[in-house]
Amino acid sequence: MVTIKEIAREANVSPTTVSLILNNKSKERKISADTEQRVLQIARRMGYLPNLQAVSLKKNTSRFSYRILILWVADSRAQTMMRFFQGLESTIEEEKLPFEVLLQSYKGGSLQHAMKNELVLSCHGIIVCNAAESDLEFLDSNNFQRPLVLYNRYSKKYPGVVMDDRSIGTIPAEVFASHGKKKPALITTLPAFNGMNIRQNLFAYTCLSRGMGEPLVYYSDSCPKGGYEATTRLLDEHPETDCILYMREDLALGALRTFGEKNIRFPGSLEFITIGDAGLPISETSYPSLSIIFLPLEKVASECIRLMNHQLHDFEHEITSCVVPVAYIPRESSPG
Amino acid sequence: MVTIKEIAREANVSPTTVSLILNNKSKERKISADTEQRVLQIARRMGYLPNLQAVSLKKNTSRFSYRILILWVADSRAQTMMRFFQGLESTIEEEKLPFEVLLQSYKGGSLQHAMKNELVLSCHGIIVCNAAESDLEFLDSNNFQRPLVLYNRYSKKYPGVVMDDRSIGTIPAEVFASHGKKKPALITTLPAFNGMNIRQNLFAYTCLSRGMGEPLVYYSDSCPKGGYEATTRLLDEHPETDCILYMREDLALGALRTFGEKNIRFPGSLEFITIGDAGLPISETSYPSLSIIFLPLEKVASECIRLMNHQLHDFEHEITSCVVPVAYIPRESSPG
DNA sequence: CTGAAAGCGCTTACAG
DNA sequence: CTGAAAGCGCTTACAG
Repeated sequence: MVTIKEIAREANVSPTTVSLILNNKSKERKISADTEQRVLQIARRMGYLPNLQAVSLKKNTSRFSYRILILWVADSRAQTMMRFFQGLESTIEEEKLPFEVLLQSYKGGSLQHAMKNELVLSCHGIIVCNAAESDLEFLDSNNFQRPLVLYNRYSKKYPGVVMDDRSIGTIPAEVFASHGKKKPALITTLPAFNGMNIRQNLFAYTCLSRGMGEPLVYYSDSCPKGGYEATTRLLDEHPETDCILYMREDLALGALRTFGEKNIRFPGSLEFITIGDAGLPISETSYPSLSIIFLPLEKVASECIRLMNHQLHDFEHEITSCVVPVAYIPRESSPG
Repeated sequence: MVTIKEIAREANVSPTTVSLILNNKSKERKISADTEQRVLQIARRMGYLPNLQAVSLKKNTSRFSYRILILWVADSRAQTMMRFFQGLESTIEEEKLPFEVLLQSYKGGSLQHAMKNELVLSCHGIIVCNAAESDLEFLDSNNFQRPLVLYNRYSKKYPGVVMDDRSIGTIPAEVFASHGKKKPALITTLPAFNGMNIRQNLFAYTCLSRGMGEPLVYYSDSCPKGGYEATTRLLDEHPETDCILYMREDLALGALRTFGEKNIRFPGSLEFITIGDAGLPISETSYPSLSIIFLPLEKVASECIRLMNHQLHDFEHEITSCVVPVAYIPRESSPG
């Protein structure tokens, strides 16, 4: 990498002059047009790029900017991640926090490959999103020199922000029970983290304790097509099913195809609710519109940033997980 | 901000010792456990945070990391932005480019507020996404000290990567014409950038030149609900409409509600195509599935990064816009 | 076990 | 119109 000094030598001027020219101060400092052009050309020819570390060290700027690294799973649902980022950004802006956000995706289960020491040490803090169980083990068994916050995961070692998984499982069962439903089903993907098990177990438990049957469980790929296929299978094999919980919003959207093909209308004898993990705008306008358990991702992001801020400034803090409450939004797929 | 020097003074040791301790080298350098604990405590109490600029300047690391600032409109569709980021990331990884990506959102039309001089100068390069016309004027009338690439916008001053707006407008009209359609309609939002006008004009032009009527144009809000309402209005006022082009994917998804309510089935006499700006997975499984003009956002991102790389290294480059071709993907909403 | 000193690449107040 | 020099906060080879 070429430096100002090298350009100076090449141009037979002092580093001062080069710096001035490169910073557009030729006029104000009355550098001759001749010198200016010569230096500019040489800089161009040599491929000069400023060393921003040195610049900001000297200018004493960016001392007020903490780099926060966000590690997120590469195939996370777009809407989910976007809401999370926007939650981060708006909190940073509202509270005038001196944070800058650096993005790095990782393959689920391969967090350790993404968390190179060099990268970690180049940041003031780290937020890990959607860690798989094996990623959590990696985090638990290593010490990083930086504060770390977990998004939507529990850990004894690191603070984290989680959503209320118990309510997420309980509420739909309560709603179905209050509507007199008896034959519940659950359409889900393979559990990617422990919270999903909690949700699933609490749903089953509440169904039983409210006098409904044990929910049928159908597994699906993580995409709308998976939801479509699983729902078609479910209704072919168990047409008596009268209520369905979808563990992900895209599965429920995919299921609309099944209902269209089978000419199932809403309101009708069947109803369903989905965990609104993505918060997709289409869920409000789909036909039928989707009743969702609303997951407040922006709020979660906001808490992540706040936890990070505490960790950066208050070394006496305790390691606690912050639980964010969820909300039920009834719509046409489960009216009333 | 507290520095190593201040800690050293407070602890009555040298900066060297503090640095060693703070970098976990106490053992290897045989610092006494006593000193170590004392320094650590003082650092904690004083709230020490490393100045990463200074660290990496000294270590001569990160000289190989160019900071690229991505400015994106805060309310961009999530799926769109996410595909763009993933395109960036995968290209950076594949080509082993030494880039790190910094995100900053801005309100459409208020780019100048986001592009603070300090922020701009703290980065090696800038990619501006989804600029409004007024944002483009701002860019054209200012000089930045850094290379700048436009995503999906034309400019004489800056290189950019755009999609083939002419084809985007032409293809749907050609498809409709080849299916013998005669009464076209267009459902769109207010044009946010000039490319939208090109698409719209070419669609109208091609409809006419292929012997169809002039398309009816209905304006809609930028959300599924808007698409639903506009489509309902269109079909109420002009039930003879036999083909519709949607300018955005979410408008078409919202329209599915209209078709459901009006019991319009596909295939049937009506057909529609949507510009697949988001590339939503649900569009493949919706009922009917959506015929889309596929916009290759990953490819666009990849070209943006490549243009940036050229600008950073080759100062003799010309300012050119790179045009990325689009593809038509027929599905159930416009079969054949 | 600990410290003085050099130096990373840059900017800028000061001097001429 | 131009340059010598100090110094931003840190790390590390060297010396003791």
